[in-house]
Amino acid sequence: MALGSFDQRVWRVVERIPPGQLATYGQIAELIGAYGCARQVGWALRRLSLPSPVPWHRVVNAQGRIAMSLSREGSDWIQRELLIAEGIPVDAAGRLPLARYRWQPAAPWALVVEH
DNA sequence: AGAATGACGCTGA
DNA sequence: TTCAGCGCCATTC
Repeated sequence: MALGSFDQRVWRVVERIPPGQLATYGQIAELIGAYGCARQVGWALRRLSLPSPVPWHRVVNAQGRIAMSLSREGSDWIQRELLIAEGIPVDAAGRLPLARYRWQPAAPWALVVEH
């Protein structure tokens, strides 16, 4: 489809997150005009085949923690490693200083427009 | 079709 | 601060 599937819209926005910065699932949902669909953003990222060019690891939950889940088969720990590699301190429980590395797109409205 | 299931988020205890 | 409960909604059973 012309506007792209939900998954593609999610990935497209996530690709805009600069290295070393963080966004939340709910934030991504809002940016693609799907307020309240944070869970679906999680589903979209889960469908990525790893490794992926999409910086999915820069998306965490609103509580500033990496979403740990058995169903992720270790990708949650990989996420922790990738973030640490980008200079973001993540403790053993997956908690990180979200407020300090929060991504704030200068022109959010431009993200949903096709180039 | 109906129920269960989350890579979520917010509120109140 | 941590935790349970609830609303949310596409996907999966």
